[in-house]
Amino acid sequence: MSKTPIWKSIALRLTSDIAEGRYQTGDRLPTEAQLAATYGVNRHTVRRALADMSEQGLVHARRGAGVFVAARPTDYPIGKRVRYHKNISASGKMPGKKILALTTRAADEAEAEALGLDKGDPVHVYDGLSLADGQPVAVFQSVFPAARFPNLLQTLTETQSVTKALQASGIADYTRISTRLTARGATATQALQLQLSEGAPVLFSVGVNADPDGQPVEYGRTVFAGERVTLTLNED
Amino acid sequence: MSKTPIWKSIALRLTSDIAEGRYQTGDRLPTEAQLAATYGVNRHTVRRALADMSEQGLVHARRGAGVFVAARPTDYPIGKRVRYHKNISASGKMPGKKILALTTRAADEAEAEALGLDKGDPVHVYDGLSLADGQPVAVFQSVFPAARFPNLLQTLTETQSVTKALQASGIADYTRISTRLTARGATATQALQLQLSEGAPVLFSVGVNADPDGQPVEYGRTVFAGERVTLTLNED
DNA sequence: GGGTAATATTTGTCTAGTTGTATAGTTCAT
DNA sequence: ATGAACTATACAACTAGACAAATATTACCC
Repeated sequence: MSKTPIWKSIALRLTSDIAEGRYQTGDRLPTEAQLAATYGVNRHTVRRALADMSEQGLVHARRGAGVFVAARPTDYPIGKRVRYHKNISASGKMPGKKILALTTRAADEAEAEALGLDKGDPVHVYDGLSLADGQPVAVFQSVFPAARFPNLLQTLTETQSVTKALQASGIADYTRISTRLTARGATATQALQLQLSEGAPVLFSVGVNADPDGQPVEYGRTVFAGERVTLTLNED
Repeated sequence: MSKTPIWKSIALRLTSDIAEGRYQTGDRLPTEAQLAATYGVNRHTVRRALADMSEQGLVHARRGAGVFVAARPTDYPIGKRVRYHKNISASGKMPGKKILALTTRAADEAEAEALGLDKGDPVHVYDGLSLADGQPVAVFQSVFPAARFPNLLQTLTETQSVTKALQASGIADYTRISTRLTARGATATQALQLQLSEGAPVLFSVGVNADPDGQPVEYGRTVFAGERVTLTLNED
């Protein structure tokens, strides 16, 4: 009679629950064990249903935490790739941003050379996450010379904007003087932060921004989720 | 798919932070709570990473005080350098090149739009492989409007150079008018051509070149081996 | 200024719960 | 026979929260 497997009917049921708003985006679903009990099936059967929904981007599971309704249910393939064109010049102006950490530490060799410092000089570090429509698209780390911008971390906390924080420190404008790009596989932590699987292709960018006098003010490293971002380079 | 435990990935990251001097001997690391926040994990996961590093004698924790750098890692593998840095504008002018195929066929939709043609119009297609030191670095496909360059394939065969072939067709110079970049996983054929494993991260580039009048003359797609190439965007 | 108590931080430990993965076995349709 | 669907069990990896113990910071009194 029932040609459809149990797991599929469970997936359909949960999908309609989400569609009808019984579970809202960001909500945690009942645990796999609870779902298994309510539907009277084994936990693995529930897991297969959830795996199916996860592939469609409807839910997102975090080990130890639970299964959550995904932020964007837009998996429908039409126009999926075209929508996420982010200009590299706007990579500092993406819709949403989340501060992960603001610290001060010693500069490594690459940072020192890029910023015109000595290795070991103190630098401010801004670790953050770039979001678009609630989905993480990039993790970045911006490094600034601490000696030149003593109050940067405080203004960064207040303004949440690198541009404004630098303005408050007397930098009216700054421009990109160099960028290097390559493709890599996501590390486990990057994969977690970007909600990808380990080894998924990511775009790795290293760049330096300088003030109008050509003095470097920011050394930035960014990891873009390859499947969600396309960088466009324009000539103007 | 995440084969590496998260705590190990965090331990690796912190170890490299120490190895590269970002945290020096005697420095205090960020608190466990801060590290947990930056990596988006639970404090216990950070603790496991730190426990691993502590066993190796890299760090030393003092209850109530913090975690301090004890020593520098002795056997930390120095990050392998990517060998080829190429400017994006020169990506079509790389040293070694190998012609894989020269064909004429009908334009698909994307090609037609980029070149200002109608879908189905004839185009010349140059499939090639870029080499450096005998190693494949990129596979590319250049598409030219056949109506405008009737003899292009022949001159391409003779000169092996896109620039010279276009010059022979009356294009003294051409410039890049748009480029889009993203990271992807290598397909089976790309992996074979670039001597990578399937799914290895590759840098995918789509660009259009135009003559001085702004008329598009070439629509190019390039797939760079992520582990062998770094693209450089320079203002100088 | 200096010492001391109160408060806040920070690491250490414990318990409990949840998802990820592996192995093995049963049922059933084709 | 074979494979798909499902059950059963066990353990690893990670989260969550709470509290204790050691340390650092601050406030206050003399």
